[in-house]
Amino acid sequence: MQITRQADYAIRAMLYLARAGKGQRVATSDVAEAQHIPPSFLAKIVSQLSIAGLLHTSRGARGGITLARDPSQITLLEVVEAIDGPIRLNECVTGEGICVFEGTCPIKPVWCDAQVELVRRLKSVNFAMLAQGQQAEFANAIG
Amino acid sequence: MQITRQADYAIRAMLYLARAGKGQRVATSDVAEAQHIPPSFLAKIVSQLSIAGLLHTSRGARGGITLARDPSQITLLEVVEAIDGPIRLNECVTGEGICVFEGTCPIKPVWCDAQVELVRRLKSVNFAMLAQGQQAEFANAIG
DNA sequence: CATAAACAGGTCATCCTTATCTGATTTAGA
DNA sequence: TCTAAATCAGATAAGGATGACCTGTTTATG
Repeated sequence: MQITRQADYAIRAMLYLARAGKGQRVATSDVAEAQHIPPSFLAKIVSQLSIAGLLHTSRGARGGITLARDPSQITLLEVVEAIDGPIRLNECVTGEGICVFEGTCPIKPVWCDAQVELVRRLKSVNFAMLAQGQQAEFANAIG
Repeated sequence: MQITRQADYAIRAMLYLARAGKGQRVATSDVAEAQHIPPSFLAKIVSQLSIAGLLHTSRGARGGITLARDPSQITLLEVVEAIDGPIRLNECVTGEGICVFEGTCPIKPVWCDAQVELVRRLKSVNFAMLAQGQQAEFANAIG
């Protein structure tokens, strides 16, 4: 019930790029240093984010990585799912035919509902908001 | 980002007990068969639930397991956390001093808020509701 | 006493996560 | 053209989590 370290790294890397500005090339090693991410580990994460179409890479001298879209067009959900795969709170939520008790199970709706809400929240946050620190709508308290 | 199979099994076992009625002794093997849970695996889960104080066990012939409390007094959250441990969407949500960027990180509040909401939902569902199928308040749709 | 059942624990295979390393490939600039 | 910088791709490995099984041990009932 937790996102992976990789996904966390990916988010922080994307945030760093968003702050650098769209179209601004940044070396992966710079991102790694600034965000305290193991450099060789970040390389793999960058590769995945590139395949997912979330950032562009430029090889060669003075190369680097940059956001593929405007930060406001990239949501937290996209980054998380690009690394960890689709969010699902329980196996049965994936679709039909997974659980034997499909249809009569009173628990599945609870998971489905909670998942929809979670996804909705992550989708509502984009990297322009994060880069500017405009997440004031979210409370900071943990009960 | 998913509860473990163990937690899912635990929930289904508790649901079965809730349906049987409080104080009604049920053999673990019966639960396993009815809920399609590997018997020897369920034994371990039952042990954890017992330690957590969620159910009582009786050894010997005609022994079995039964809910420790009234189903209405046992929440979905309790069962999940008894097996999987406390819910936390990201490592940093646990407390202070985990993340280097504590305080300036714009992402942490998002996780905290989403987690509070998730916990609140799981806490709002008890096993009396589940046993009677009274989860109509929850939508069944997945977006 | 014999039986049924929970209990404790150890073992095992498999996968996931995290992380590192290496070599190949590409490209900008001197 | 040559070199340095940087990504790309794949192999590797440690460690832990997960799911599952199996074997005794204890205990209450008949």
